[in-house]
Amino acid sequence: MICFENITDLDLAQTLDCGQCFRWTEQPDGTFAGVAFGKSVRVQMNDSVFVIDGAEEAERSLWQRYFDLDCDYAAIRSSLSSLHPILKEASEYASGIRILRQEPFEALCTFIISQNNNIPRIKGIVSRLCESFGEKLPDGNYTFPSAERLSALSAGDLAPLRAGFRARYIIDAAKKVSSGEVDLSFCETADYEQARAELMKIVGVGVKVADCTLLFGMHRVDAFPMDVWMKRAMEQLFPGMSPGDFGDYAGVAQQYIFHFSRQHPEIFKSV
DNA sequence: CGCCAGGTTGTCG
DNA sequence: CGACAACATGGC
Repeated sequence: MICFENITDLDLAQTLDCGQCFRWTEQPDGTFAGVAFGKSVRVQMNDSVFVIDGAEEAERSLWQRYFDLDCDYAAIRSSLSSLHPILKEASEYASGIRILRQEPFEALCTFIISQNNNIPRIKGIVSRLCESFGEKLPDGNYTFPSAERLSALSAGDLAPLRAGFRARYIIDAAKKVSSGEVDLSFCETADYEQARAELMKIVGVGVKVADCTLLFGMHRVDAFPMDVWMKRAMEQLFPGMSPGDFGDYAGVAQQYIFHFSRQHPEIFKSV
């Protein structure tokens, strides 16, 4: 068990259920169970103490990084709030969200699956993907399968996942990542347009999936994924503004706005 | 039955 | 370039 004390700006329900990740599930006791880095853990907040059950002290820096605990989100919110009054409102509403540093290949695959899909079904497909092709851990949970493992499969092998037309996209991603044709490490450091183009070599990866992979899998917090919700939000709440107007932390702003919008759908009811 | 879901692709003008 | 249907699947 690992404890982090004096943690602020971390609401697990907001962070783990805001659509940035698909592998965490709330338990009956209010904790969240998930797997990352091949380790199965449970997390909870006790006042300002963040507890990771099932993790070992040697992994402290790993989880610190995963949950982005070194980042001063209050400062980011303060900066974003000055840009627009509605962004200030969204920031305060979603102030417990932190941008996770998920594993790049997992983020890539899960957001390929996300296209033209809804969150509950995305979670189901991802869960079946892990159960079918990941490694079983002692507690019965499964790791996310490696690109190498998936690259040996065909789209037909994924039929039990019920991923539909996305199956062949997953296989294409696995083949290109495992062969090195698509270099995920390069995407972490390359300039933005090059990183995007690298990911878009994969069939089924367009601008939005690439941006989600960069933001949630590589912590490129200047990325600003534009999905249907964000397009509506930009039109109705931030007319005249573009992603570039949100600065170096546009990705954090994006997630605040996304969560705020999803929780207030009545704002977008048609005239 | 039709529409939608954290889109992308191919096609047609 | 811009618009638009098709793509699998499941919930409502």
